[in-house]
Amino acid sequence: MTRGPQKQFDPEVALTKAMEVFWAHGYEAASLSELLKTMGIGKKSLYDTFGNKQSLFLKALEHYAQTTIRDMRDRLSADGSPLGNLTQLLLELQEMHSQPGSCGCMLGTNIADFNTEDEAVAKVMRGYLRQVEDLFCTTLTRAQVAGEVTSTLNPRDLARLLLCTTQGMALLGRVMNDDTTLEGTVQAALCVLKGN
Amino acid sequence: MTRGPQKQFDPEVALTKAMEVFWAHGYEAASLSELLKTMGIGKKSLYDTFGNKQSLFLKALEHYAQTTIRDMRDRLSADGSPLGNLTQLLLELQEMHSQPGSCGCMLGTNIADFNTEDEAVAKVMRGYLRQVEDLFCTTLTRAQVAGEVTSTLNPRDLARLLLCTTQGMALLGRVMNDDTTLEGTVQAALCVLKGN
DNA sequence: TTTAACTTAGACCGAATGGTCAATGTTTTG
DNA sequence: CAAAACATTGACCATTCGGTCTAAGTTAAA
Repeated sequence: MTRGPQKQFDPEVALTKAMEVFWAHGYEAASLSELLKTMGIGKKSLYDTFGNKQSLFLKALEHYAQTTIRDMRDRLSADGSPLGNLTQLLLELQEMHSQPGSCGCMLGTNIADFNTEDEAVAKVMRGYLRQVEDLFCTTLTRAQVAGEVTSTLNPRDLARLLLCTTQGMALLGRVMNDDTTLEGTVQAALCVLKGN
Repeated sequence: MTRGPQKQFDPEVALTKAMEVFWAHGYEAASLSELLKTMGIGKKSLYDTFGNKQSLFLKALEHYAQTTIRDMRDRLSADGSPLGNLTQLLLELQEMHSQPGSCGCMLGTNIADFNTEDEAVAKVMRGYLRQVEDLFCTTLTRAQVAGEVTSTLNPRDLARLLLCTTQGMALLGRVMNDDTTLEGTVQAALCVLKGN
């Protein structure tokens, strides 16, 4: 067993709290002081446990992406109609991002916040986005096989359209607090998939 | 005539420069020092001419929105096929945002950057987004009248889908430097409009 | 030419930033 | 018990932030 006193906080809980701060404010605007206050730990503990601010952010982002993508995968691969699952997911995203005070997708928000030239961070984000795209693609393919989605459309391209659309929804939800914008978007997207 | 020496800089030029900085880095990350350096003026001149940082940002955003929206309106209302105009616009957006180093849409980037709770700024952004949505809507309606776009789809909802999609493209273009993502998105969107 | 209105450069400000470190305390091993 | 390994606190650091203001210079009207 390791010597010395045990940590007085749960690193996972603290990381989740950090995630919430980065999610709400973005990397730059998330100040150390607010992170510390929300995480409920001291500065030294943060640096010892998570490294510097950027390293903390990347860990928080990883936590977010893994959680979110796993949840999406679970929903989309659930029993029953693939299109039904996809529809339900889109409707839930719509409702979530329409809520006043919603702060969008942590990934998207920070894509805008981070310096475009920071290749290391960009690469990580790209990876997560690709995972979502792949998720959409496999689901769409299954839906086409089941005859629920028009087969005239390329599933890969359609998945990319969905990726852009969902990221756009998350972004616009930050300022569009009337429900109609996102509602219309999802309705149109669903019509498209069903091919009418 | 006013007394005293003339300004040694052109406020419009300086504002354009400021716009570029806010566009590339977002509000928070655009530091006063970089703004001054890029605008080529002194600190006092900036504050006397444009007020504080937020006021400068709002002026720069207005400049961006007016320029961009006027350009879009010109393209979309040009002679010839509405769908053709729309297609060309989407293709140009795709190419623009696919370019390495592209920093997306100044509006979208700063939607992510600004505090969600700042209602004053949110309201301004909402106004610009609505203008774009309306632009898409009227164009789609004209395209439907001309029989170029399926009339089974609600033009208002479709416009909202396009708004989300284009914002998503601008956002993803910041990190997705392979062309395929945006290319697929546009291809799918065009298929959708043509109804096949 | 005097004077009032103007611009400019840059010193200066307090506050906050991300980050470090020494001092102290705590727990387990030898 | 002694000592090594750990955690925690908060003082401290240089830097940068947005913003103000003084001093000097410039121009046009009176």
